[in-house]
Amino acid sequence: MKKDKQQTRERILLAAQKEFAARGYAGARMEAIAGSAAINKAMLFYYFSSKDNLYRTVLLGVFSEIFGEIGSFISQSLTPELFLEKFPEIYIRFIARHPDLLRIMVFDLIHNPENVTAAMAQIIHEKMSFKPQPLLGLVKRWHGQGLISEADPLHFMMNIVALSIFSFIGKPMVEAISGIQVENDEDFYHRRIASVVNVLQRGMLK
Amino acid sequence: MKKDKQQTRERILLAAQKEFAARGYAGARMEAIAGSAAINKAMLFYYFSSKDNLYRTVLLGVFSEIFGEIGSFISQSLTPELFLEKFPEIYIRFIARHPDLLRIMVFDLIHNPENVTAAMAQIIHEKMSFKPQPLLGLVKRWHGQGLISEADPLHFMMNIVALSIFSFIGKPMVEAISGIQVENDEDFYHRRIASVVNVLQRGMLK
DNA sequence: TGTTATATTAACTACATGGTTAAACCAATT
DNA sequence: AATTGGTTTAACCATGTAGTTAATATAACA
Repeated sequence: MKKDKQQTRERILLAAQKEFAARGYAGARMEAIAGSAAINKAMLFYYFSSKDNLYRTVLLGVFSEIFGEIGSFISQSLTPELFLEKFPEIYIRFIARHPDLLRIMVFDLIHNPENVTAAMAQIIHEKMSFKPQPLLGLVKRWHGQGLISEADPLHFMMNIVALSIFSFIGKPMVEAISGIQVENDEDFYHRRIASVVNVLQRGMLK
Repeated sequence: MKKDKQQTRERILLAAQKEFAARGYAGARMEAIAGSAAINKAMLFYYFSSKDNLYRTVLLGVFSEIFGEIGSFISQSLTPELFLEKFPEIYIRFIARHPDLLRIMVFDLIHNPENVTAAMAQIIHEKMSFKPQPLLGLVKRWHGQGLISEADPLHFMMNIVALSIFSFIGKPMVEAISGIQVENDEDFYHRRIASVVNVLQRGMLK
């Protein structure tokens, strides 16, 4: 019974995640979420009192997943070479598996940055999974040791994340501009990772 | 009179652009657009028969502006050094001046890529401002001459655009992660451009 | 000045949507 | 068996919203 409840909650959250990712907050329909989770609409409000609250819960889950994955990777001892080689791969492959997460995150990044700030702050505060400060410190040390060319750890990280994330945002754009449809996704991501790692290593390693 | 009509149209389009950028398609309210353009709501439907059509018109304008700027830059004779130095600057400064355009474009890139494809195709077809094929050819030639390391012109362009665009999408994220609020926008963009150009030139020039 | 075509508006409609409610259902406890 | 507590549902409500309409103002022109 308690298991059932937890299960229903999970089913709702998964359905909500899909709906919010596909249509954005305003475009998402509570009835659609209910239908997709195979429950009565009233149940949504029983479990999560409002659309807004449901969304916030989903958002928190998204950040938790993304930063969980990154956090566990960072905790290893790393050289800059290894970092620039593995980070894009992990990030790109993770997003390829969970494109909904990126959609939700980017949507909020653009339309409600304060949401992102709040959710991020909460994650960093509550969960142990990902602490930005040690990472920024590590990058600073690398520069101090003359291993990398970018002095500012923020720009260092931005360059990495930018190239990784854009593999997804930019795909339709690139297809439209070039007129070439990407045939095979696996192939595309493979070549994208190679290009990103190459640019980053040549561009930022000393 | 005819001038008035054109003026009203422009006012509507500007108001619509702001509203769509701020709230996305589903979140945008026709009444809000009317209010912001200081006209009666019915006028929106008089000028642009439906929300959908108004949106498409806005989208077309967005692409036209963005690619107009880029097109006129590309038409000059260019070396890869110059290209990698100037493109990010032009792009980043343009978006800094018109953040609404990026918001609309990215929103659609994520939620309705087919919209983007269609609008892009129309722009490329109708307007002379920007032709992707010559640019892609130019990049290929650069690689043939051994001037750049990235063989695939699509990935070459993706790397540039990714780093430029992310200056905007990523700003709130970076602020949230680092806990540091960007003090001065001009300062931030200046350093961002420097970092992007540095990575691109070191990373992709031979 | 009267006529006509175009612009503009207030009021309205039809419908979708977030949220509520009251009653029913079900499992466990007494 | 009766009671109790949490869970589920169908039906409902209030409001917001894209889109319409019918009437009115305005400029242009004959």
